[in-house]
Amino acid sequence: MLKAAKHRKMISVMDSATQILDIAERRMRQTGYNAVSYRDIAAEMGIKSASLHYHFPKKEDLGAALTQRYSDNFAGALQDIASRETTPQARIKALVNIYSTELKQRGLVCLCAVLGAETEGLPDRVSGEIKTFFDKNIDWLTQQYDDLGKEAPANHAKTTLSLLSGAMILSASNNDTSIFDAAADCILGGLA
Amino acid sequence: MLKAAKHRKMISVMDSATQILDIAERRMRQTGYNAVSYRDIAAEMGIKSASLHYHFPKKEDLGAALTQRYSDNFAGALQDIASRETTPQARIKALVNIYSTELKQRGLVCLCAVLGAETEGLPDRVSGEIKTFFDKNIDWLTQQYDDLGKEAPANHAKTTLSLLSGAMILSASNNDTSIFDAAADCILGGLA
DNA sequence: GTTAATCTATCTAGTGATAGGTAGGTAGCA
DNA sequence: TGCTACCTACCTATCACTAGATAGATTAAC
Repeated sequence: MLKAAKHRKMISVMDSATQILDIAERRMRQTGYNAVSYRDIAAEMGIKSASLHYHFPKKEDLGAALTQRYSDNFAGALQDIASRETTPQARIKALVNIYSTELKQRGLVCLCAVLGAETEGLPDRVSGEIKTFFDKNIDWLTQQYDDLGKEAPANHAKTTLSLLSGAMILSASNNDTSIFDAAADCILGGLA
Repeated sequence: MLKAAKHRKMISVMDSATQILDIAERRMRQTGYNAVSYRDIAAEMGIKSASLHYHFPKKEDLGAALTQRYSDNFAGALQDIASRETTPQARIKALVNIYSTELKQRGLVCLCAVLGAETEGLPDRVSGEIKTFFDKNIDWLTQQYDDLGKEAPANHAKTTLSLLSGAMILSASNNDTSIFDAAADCILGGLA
């Protein structure tokens, strides 16, 4: 095999671990942590469930890797927004847009909003990652509301993240995106 | 046994079905539907798991009865509020107070907010009840915001319910009631 | 350059634990 | 006698998880 072909394979064929995480993420965002099994994931990949344990020995490892990846990706997105958009209004709008796109184009709720609802039934490593996710988001939003000159920017941040999370859950559950739209309008209207 | 004693027993000793529902409700509000098992509930009651099937033949029956009872109780509470409080402001405040008390005194999130997050993994009868719950709450809130003279009262209602649901989940997950307080302040501040 | 050793990613085949659920029996009460 | 609310004892399916084997790719030794 040529070097170019080898290289192409290395970047074009999706890594198994990544594929596992992708499938697990989609399923957990639909049904929560406990409803997702190694067998289901393996069946979707066309391999045996035992093989999943090679990549993620315990389900807890999969859950922790998943929430960590999600949280890291999101932190990256927040950084991108901050460097791309110059005003706090535009930045908050961009954040709302991320959630909106995920919900409307993929029918998916934020992973941490879903898992946050069942926190007390999750392994500590997983619930810890979820906490961190929320904290990072609140910090970022607090900075934006502070830049906007709002009083009590942290409270605005907590409210905005709560509203987005709740609206995603209700929209998905009631299969009615007008719920999310109303929430988004409320957040964006408050910036005017 | 005297008639009075019999009567006392009938009203003082808790009905098993009710006790099952109480335990299941508390556990599901902490960990979601799939993390709760018949064995756990039975162990807490001090009976055998097989006996639970006498009261609720299938888990789906338990889930449906639970969400139905929760939804009915809530509808009753909304009616009580409407008859007790005379202004829409006071009514909305009373609703917020129900959630606040549950969260702070019992550490519990709204059952339907939790189950709503895992909707796609639930039996249809259960997810249907959750939808109904959200619809009833949005209708009630829409009426209040309409009475307040707000434009687009339905949007206000959707936003308020989303915010309350999300704030409960984030507060419980982060073990930080200041998140719920910020949300409550936002809702109550909007009534001024 | 061939061979040997090692690594990767999967397999088969199984474990014990637990899930929801069933059949049939029984004590106490109306 | 029949009903209620439990019991014992069990079932089957599925859960997360493990051990050990193997084919194929990669790396190191000669």
